[in-house]
Amino acid sequence: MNNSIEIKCQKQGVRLTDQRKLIAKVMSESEDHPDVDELHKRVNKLDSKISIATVYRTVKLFEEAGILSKHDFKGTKARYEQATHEHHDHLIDINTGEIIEFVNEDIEKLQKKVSEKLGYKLVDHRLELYGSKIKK
Amino acid sequence: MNNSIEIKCQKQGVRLTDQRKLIAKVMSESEDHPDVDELHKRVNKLDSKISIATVYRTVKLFEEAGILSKHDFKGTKARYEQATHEHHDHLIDINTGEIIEFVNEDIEKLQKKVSEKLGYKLVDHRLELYGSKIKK
DNA sequence: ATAATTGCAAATGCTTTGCTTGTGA
DNA sequence: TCACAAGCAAAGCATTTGCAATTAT
Repeated sequence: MNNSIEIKCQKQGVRLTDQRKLIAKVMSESEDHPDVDELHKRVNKLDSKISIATVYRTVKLFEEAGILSKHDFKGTKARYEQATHEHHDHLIDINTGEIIEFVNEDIEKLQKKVSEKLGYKLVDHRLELYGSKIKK
Repeated sequence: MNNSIEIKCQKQGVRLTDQRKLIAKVMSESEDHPDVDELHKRVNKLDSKISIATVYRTVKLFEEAGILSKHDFKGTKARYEQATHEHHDHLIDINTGEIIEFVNEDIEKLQKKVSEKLGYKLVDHRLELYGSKIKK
């Protein structure tokens, strides 16, 4: 769990620079889904010279290497999370912006079924629920 | 079906300018999901003086009035469609970009169920399937 | 050694906006 | 009439890129 990102980089022949190591570290330790700006801020606390351009480049590189996942939720900037966990979808709290991950096998199966019925092989999907907390 | 957009505008007190009428007309007659640039091109064939700024403003206005729906599919610009039909989701052909609409009540129900289980009232959702055509 | 990576600033692509002129109800 | 809308060009925002300097292997 800890800094598996560095290990993945080595496996994929991704050159490990100081900047990439820091970005990997910060993302490994992040429990949330930071956007590039936020990630840049966190990384800057460890090394104030890292440029936002490098963060953009690295995040893209990591995404292409299957190390990070990018999400474009409605009305927000692109957010990133570690791609280690098993597949899941997201519920976004429309009031706080909080993001909750969930898995639902029934929905997954139905998506596949719908695709096939339409004559398609399901390659990817995006499912986002937007909701507001029910007060008790 | 024909130009219901104009009627909706009147009902909502949206002032009907020539430009808006044309944009309404073009969207009414569109079977696909054009982006702003494409819409601007189509509208320009009818009136070459309409600016892209007006198209952007109108499309936003219509969206807020519930007349058009905006979609930000992965890797593309924002696309619009008439919001008249009943709710539906989309399957995007990853090879051709073609967009197929579908409805699946079971998935809808499960989404609601998932939200509630997490303590949320489902307000909105986004479901997109990305697939490639199965050749026979 | 040397091909890849960084930082910077400039460029990009889509979208919005300020301002002046034009116009629908 | 007159508040609202259009056209234009400039600004905004997130992201990408060219280039010279730096660095990992």
